[in-house]
Amino acid sequence: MNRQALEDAGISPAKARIVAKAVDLFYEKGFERTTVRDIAAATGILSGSLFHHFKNKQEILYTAMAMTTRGMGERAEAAVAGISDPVEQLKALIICELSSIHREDGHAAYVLVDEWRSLDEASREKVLALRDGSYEKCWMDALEGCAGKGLLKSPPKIARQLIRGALAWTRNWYRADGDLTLAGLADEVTKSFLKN
Amino acid sequence: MNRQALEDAGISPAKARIVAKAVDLFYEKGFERTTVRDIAAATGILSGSLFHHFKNKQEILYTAMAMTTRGMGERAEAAVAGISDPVEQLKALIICELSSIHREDGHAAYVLVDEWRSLDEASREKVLALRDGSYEKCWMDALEGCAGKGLLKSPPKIARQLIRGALAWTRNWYRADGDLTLAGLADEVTKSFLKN
DNA sequence: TAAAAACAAGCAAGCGCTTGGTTGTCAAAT
DNA sequence: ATTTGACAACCAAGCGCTTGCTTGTTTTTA
Repeated sequence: MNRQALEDAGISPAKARIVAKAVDLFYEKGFERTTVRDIAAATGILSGSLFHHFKNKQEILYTAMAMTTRGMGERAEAAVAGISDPVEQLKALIICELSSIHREDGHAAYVLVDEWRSLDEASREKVLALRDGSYEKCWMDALEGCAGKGLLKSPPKIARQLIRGALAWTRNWYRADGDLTLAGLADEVTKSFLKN
Repeated sequence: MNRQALEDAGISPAKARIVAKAVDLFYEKGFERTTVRDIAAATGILSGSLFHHFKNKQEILYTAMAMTTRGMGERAEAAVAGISDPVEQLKALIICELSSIHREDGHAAYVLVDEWRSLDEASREKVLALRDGSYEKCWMDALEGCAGKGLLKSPPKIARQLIRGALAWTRNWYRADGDLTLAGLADEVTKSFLKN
């Protein structure tokens, strides 16, 4: 989790520190197995002090997810900015999504896909709305652009889900320090879903 | 979860009933959020009685995963039996995996991919070994067969992971009662990863 | 009639969270 | 220049509840 990005969003440094540590723990153990005492200890305070910053444990998760979503949306928009060819846009978005998952502080992206059940309905919808408004819009624009040129193998919506699944799963097997580079992996994915 | 399959594996009917109910709960709420009291209530007994059948809560999860893995391995082997063309084997395996996820009692397949963190190291390795010995072997044989004929876009290991991700994620968006049939979905996946 | 299955009751530990008070900081008031 | 007061951050202690699990007994099954 990028601490600077949190502070930019108007979140206090203290909150940012807590969320950053919490995300690491959620990544390792999952939300339920992570106790408020764990989070507090990782931050260097006592557990009760957490509730001065967040009204409950779930709000920590929500804050992490909302900020991550915002960050990914911004990076996606930046990635396609200035690119008009939809195929190139798609490639950029694939690399962007892979980067989000595999960058050093990429634990947040994983938490985002794996801890939905721990969020209450209302928060879930807020995060989803945030995502659909920016991040997913970039993807659908690019995919529909490809489809319009007859270059996409599957309908855009199906392609998006298949790609999303393939990319999300990379967290369970891909290691950036191995033989396959991130760009190489992105190529494998790209050529799978585009006609060639 | 298929109750009959459990009993066939030498597990008592009582145990089988408990595991079947537990899997449904794990699917809905996750392992951690499911209490032993929940499981007991769903089975129609009191919570303490569970521990007559299982030594602890985690053993319920392990039993579910081991049995599911065994069942999927058997179905995969049956699916490719008598098929010699690796491309047809691959198609059969894709349909097989999709069926495991989306059949009415397919909650177990989901639990299998999503609750690893709740299993201790030793149990995890046992289940993985079970999986690699039958289910994954079918997949790798088929994929290497395709690669040998030059029909596969990516190296077999990479292809397997990309396909696994794409298929596992279908649980989050694909609904069997919609426009897209399961066979249709399988086609979309197949044509993505094979040259054509 | 003996083994298996379930009950009834509850323990110890851990959980999220609350409370009341202490500290450090900094701007306004003296 | 010093005092004051307001505030955020945190500590110390622990409450009320839930958790997985145990124990001793009773019922059911074969």
